[in-house]
Amino acid sequence: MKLSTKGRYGVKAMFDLAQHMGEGPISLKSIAERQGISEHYLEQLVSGLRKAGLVKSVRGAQGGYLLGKEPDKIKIGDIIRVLEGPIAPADCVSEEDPEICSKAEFCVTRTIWEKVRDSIAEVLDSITLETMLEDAKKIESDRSLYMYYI
Amino acid sequence: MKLSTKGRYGVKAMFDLAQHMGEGPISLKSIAERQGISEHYLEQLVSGLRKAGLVKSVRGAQGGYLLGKEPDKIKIGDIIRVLEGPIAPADCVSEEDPEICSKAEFCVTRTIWEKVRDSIAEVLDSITLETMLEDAKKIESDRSLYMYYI
DNA sequence: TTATATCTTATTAAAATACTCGGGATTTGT
DNA sequence: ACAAATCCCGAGTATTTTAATAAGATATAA
Repeated sequence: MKLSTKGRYGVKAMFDLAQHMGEGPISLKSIAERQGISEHYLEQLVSGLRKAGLVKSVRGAQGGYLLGKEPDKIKIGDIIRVLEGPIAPADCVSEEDPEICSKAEFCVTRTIWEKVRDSIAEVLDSITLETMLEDAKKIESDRSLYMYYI
Repeated sequence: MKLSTKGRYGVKAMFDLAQHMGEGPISLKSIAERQGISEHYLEQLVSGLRKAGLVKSVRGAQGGYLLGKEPDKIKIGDIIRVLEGPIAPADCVSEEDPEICSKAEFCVTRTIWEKVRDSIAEVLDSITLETMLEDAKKIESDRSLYMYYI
């Protein structure tokens, strides 16, 4: 029940791009540095995100990446699905072509994994990069308020 | 975001025990056969469940396993935690001694993994073996009703 | 005492994970 | 034209995890 670094790094990188919107293309190098991720490894992840249209690339010097859509159109679930595959606590309840099991009709454990799957999907699809930007703003203002009182 | 066979087999085995309550000790061999699991492998899993008090063992011939508590006292979350460890989509939000990260205070992605963790825990802790037995009964009666109409 | 079980530890094959490396293609600034 | 920056792509690899398998010790009912 753990996300791999793919999903976690991917969300971090996408959020980084969201935070630097309007500054032109952002290089992987700068993202990797800020987020503490291997640049080469990040390259592989971003390649998938680009093919899925979640980011756009600009090649050449001063090139980099931009969000492929508005932040409120990019759900965390979209990012996770690209990088980790369909949400599926068990293969028999995968969001995409679940593995058919002959006992599926009367399998009680299966209904549990369905509930887990749906609850994960609901959380991940309820949060967008926009939501995260708002959260970050709130945390920032809470912090400065706190500093003020010291 | 996938459960390993440990968690899945474990839940199946525990449910099997629940379904055979009152029949005395149930051997691993019979559980393994019914559920299509390697007996030796199941042995390892059940060993953990026993240490956690979720099952009781009876050694010797005609021995086997019994539920360690009433089915309504055994949550699926308990089984999963024993076999797969604390629920933790990321190490920094593990239910048990989360890995401290210096950026935790203002980390926005962290709050996402917290929400995912809580939503998974909520589902798994809302289902008990008793719930599953009721579900199974319902599925069975639905099936026979359906058969009746053919 | 024998057959049936649980218990325990060690080993292992295969897969997944998390990188690393090397080189090619494209664009910008000099 | 050229160098530097950057994306792009495929292959290789070390480590860890998964899912068993194996072998033998211990306990008990019949």
